[in-house]
Amino acid sequence: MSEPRKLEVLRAIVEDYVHSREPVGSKALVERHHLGVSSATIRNDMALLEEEGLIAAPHTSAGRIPTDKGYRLFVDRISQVKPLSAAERRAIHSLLEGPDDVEDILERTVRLLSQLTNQVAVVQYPHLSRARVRHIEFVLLAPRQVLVVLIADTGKVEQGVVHAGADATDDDLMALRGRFLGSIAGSQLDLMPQVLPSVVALCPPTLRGLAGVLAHGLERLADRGRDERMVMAGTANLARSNVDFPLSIGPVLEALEEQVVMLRLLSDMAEDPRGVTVSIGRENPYDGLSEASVVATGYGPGSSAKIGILGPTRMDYPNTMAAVRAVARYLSRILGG
Amino acid sequence: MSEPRKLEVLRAIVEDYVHSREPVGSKALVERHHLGVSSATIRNDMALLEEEGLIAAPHTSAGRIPTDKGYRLFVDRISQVKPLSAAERRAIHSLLEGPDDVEDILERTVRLLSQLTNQVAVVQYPHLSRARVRHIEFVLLAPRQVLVVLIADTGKVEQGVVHAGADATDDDLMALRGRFLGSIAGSQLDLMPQVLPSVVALCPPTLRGLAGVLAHGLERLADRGRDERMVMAGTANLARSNVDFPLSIGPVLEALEEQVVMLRLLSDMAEDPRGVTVSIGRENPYDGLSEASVVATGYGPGSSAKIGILGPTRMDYPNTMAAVRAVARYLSRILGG
DNA sequence: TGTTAGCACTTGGGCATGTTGAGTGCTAAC
DNA sequence: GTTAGCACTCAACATGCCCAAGTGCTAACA
Repeated sequence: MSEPRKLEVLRAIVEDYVHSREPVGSKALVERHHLGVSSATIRNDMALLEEEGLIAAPHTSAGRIPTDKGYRLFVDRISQVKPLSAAERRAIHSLLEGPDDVEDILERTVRLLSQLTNQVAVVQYPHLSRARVRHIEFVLLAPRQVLVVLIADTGKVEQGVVHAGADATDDDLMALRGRFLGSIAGSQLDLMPQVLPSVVALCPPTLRGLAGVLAHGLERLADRGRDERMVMAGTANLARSNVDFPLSIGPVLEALEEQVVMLRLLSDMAEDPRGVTVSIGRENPYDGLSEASVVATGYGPGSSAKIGILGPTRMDYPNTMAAVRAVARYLSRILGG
Repeated sequence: MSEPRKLEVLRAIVEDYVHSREPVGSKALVERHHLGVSSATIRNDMALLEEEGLIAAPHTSAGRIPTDKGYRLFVDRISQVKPLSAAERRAIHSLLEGPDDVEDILERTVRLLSQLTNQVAVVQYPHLSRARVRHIEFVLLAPRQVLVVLIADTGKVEQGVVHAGADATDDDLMALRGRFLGSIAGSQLDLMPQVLPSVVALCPPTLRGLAGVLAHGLERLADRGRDERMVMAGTANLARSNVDFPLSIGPVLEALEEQVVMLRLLSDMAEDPRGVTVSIGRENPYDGLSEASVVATGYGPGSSAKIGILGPTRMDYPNTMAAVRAVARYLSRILGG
């Protein structure tokens, strides 16, 4: 019994199953792959693999399909990330040309990734913590309602409405804008909680109430940039790849819609030394994704923000991982990683 | 042969079919509804209805299901918009409380509507054409890259990046900001194309190139507010309601993802005097939606922006129409319609 | 010890057949 | 115009059968 061959068999099973969507048997295996042994030997190997929980048989006399654990081993030890085809490489280059604002870039990126992988692609907005304050603006919408706008030097714009306790005037806002801007312009977003209180403290008593409200609004905006938003594309791919298992797509759509869930999921994925991290089936912390896998990686400054795809456990891991990695690298280059 | 009864039969068929998802036969019909006649009579009526193309039989000996035309007649002449239940009314009130910025409100609205109807809800951003310029900001991201921010008095913030032909400085931008703001502050967004060129013309020659670029960027932003964006929620409902027809959900997801398609669809829906407009099955201009219906209505200033839902042709039109109408009205009230 | 051939056994899927029941259309009577 | 009755149709379900694919095991083999 040779260990390398056993792994080779697992590899063959995974590849065939991913390709055909049908349980694969010992005979078909020796035909399609030129392992130099007979089907009986393969059967012995398969029995071993099953004992180890790497593959399973849906019923007595059917072929085997990989288990989550089997995919895991496949991803960790067997597969090697395939290089992208020239056409794919070209697609990445051409589609991400013409730099524009961050939103545009991310939107195009996520579309591209979903097309490359035929899966649902997801990208998290880059963190802003290291960004610096470029500009702020207070706009009076109603006597007690103020729009707070925060512009970072990365070009990101955050906005939100705060409610003043008492009527505010344009002059008040103008004055406060000057005070705030003088103190925080150029400082990092994640330092706001330290800096802002002192600004408020220095305000004349008549303005202090309003200043406090505005400071709180600014803090919220600075914090919002952390990881709260994401873009996705390719949900229609779910319907295509899961023609036979329409049941499972409901929960997946729910997970995607609950952005909080997805963001947690992405954030929680440890960084893998090999470049991309994979979470398979029941490894996912969210129940609805027990038949799905996530392939993700970091990008941008410090690889802090994540980009990845979501698809059925039965997916082409090597290609998918390659695509995710390539797109992430390219994205980092554009945004300045 | 009484005409009113025929309509009554159609109504019964539509209601039963929507409820049970199964073709409905003459016998079941007389049992569930107390039409004062026998099943044979109903059969005659049904034959007539079928001749007129209002209902159809999937095969010889099955019950009938409504055709698109049947639904259309049902919606136009038979159904009356049901009043919402007290619970629903309460949900609307409570969930939309706590006014915040427009984005927040729309996001909560669309979630609410999708929960109320169990369908996919879609809302178009309100037009900005009548909004006025509150503020503009130019931020230098790189020597030739400028972030242009446009803040309207409605609290809407639009941003975009433009590329200067030559290196720009902060001072240049500051100066130009002053010039632009002086001329356009307070003027309507849709007047920008008329106003901006004169500002550019008055600039000193050294700045004119940059001014032109910026003016173009501002125009683009002002125009973008028109109808380009939308929010949606409840895609998971598609999977739930269409358990048996998983085939059709693919194209629908595609349509939803192609926001352009949805926006066209919404924009093209004529305003109905009764408050909500319905587009049924093949009436939809987009092929992928041939088994879906759209129920939409306008909201906000001049009812110019649209809000609505998308679902299978087999849906509960009266309730859905009521929900859409109620939510739209409430939204108009909040945003000031 | 690992590999192989052979064989008995299991089982889901396909197919032909039979049965049932819901539903229709038609006709004749009311 | 309505109704009862009846012959007819046909999808859905059930039953039984066979086949092919696939397995596990054993005994022979290198």
